[in-house]
Amino acid sequence: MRQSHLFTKTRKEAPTDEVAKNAQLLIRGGFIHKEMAGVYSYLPLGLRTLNKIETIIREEMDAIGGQEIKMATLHPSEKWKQTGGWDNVDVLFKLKSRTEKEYALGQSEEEIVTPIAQEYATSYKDLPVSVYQIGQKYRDELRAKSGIMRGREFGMKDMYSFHESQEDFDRFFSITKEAYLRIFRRAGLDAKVTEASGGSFSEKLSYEFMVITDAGEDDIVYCPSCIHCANTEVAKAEAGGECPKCKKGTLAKARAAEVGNVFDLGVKYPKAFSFTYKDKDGKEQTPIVGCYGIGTTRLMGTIVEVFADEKGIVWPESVAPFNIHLILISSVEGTAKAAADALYEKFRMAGVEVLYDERDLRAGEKFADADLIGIPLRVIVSEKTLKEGKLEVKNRKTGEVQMLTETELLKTVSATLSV
RNA sequence: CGGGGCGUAGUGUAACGGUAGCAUUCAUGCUUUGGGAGCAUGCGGUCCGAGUUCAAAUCUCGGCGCCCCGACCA
Repeated sequence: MRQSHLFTKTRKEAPTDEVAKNAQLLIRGGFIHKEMAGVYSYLPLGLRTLNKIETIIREEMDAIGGQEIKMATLHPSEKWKQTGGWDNVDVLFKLKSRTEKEYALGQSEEEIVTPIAQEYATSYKDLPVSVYQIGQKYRDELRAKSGIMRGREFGMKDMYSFHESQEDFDRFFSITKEAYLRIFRRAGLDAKVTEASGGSFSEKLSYEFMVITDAGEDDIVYCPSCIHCANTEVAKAEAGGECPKCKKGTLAKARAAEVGNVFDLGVKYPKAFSFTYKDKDGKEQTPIVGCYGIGTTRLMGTIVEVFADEKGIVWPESVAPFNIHLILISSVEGTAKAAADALYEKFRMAGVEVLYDERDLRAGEKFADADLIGIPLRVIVSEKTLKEGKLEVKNRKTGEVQMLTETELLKTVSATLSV
């Protein structure tokens, strides 16, 4: 992508109505646009990053047998009334049509997925089964806050699984937990797992996945030596004590963001919809249901919060909108431009995602933009580098600068990409 | 939803009740070219509605919107 064609531009200052670091940087970098409190549009750079996050999630969900679907987000009120959610879920957006018919906007999809599963999972032979989707969710938050960390419309991956027995559910539950940890690791984050209550709708087991950041909304007690942590709302052990899991670390306290959660929903939803399947003996049985969520846009905000420095965003390679930011430092003679154009084509041929800054701007402005946008590797082509016969390659995260030949650079890049 | 703060150009900021100014962005031209350049010219604004007043960005009331703390948070 040539930067002169990029739909967005950067800006020096963030709007004063944004205090959250993630929203300030993402708006300044042109990743997102604020529509209203708690609602953001995703622009080319932001969407590229969000897509990468979704791809990681999709790969890991597929790997454990999840099947992707896309459910309606406009829901008939009847289904919510059938589970009691219409009156009890206070974040549910409710709306009315011209003909006074009532609808809900999806804030979670148990009410939709359960009747669908009921149609197809009619026999024990159809179980276990798990389906997931990635899409928009709507919650009527009394107060949206923290930029894209807690919005009224946001992106979420939600998966639902159906099982014959508690044992089978437990097996899948722990497989999913491991997949979740892989997802967060691949996204560059060090996530911890907490055991927490099931919330308002389930007394059964649940886990929350926490990433330490001041931008979070939860307080946790965690162990530096393992992934154990506990929400202070329910923590039995206190900070300063020994870790009850690994017995090695001394528990510490921190602010954290909940980037994912998994719940044992039991039989609540199948019961509400009279969903049964036939077991081996032809008897009707009620399946056990689990649900598994990851806030995709919140994850993106968390990554910004965790890695950003005073100059701007620092994306981990795996979720960066581009692999390389190629920067041409313009010159009077113009030979650098030809070299940079050629390099840009070479990268494209090699399948490397490049943002090519060929704009006719001064070096300082281009560098500042590059720092703000946060692409992992910066490659500079100028008369100066051409004279040396090398390219200047700067690492956004470490600031380290290397002078490489074109061949060396392509090798470095393909090595990074294959990870 | 309770409490607090704030609404002036795309963005950031000034203006005692009396000519809405500055910076930046944007447009045009010239000069510049390795860390957000310089000069010149130009476009662009008081959230909405009432009220007080000779006169309202400024004071009063109402509405709407935004932010923060709390509560809430599948």
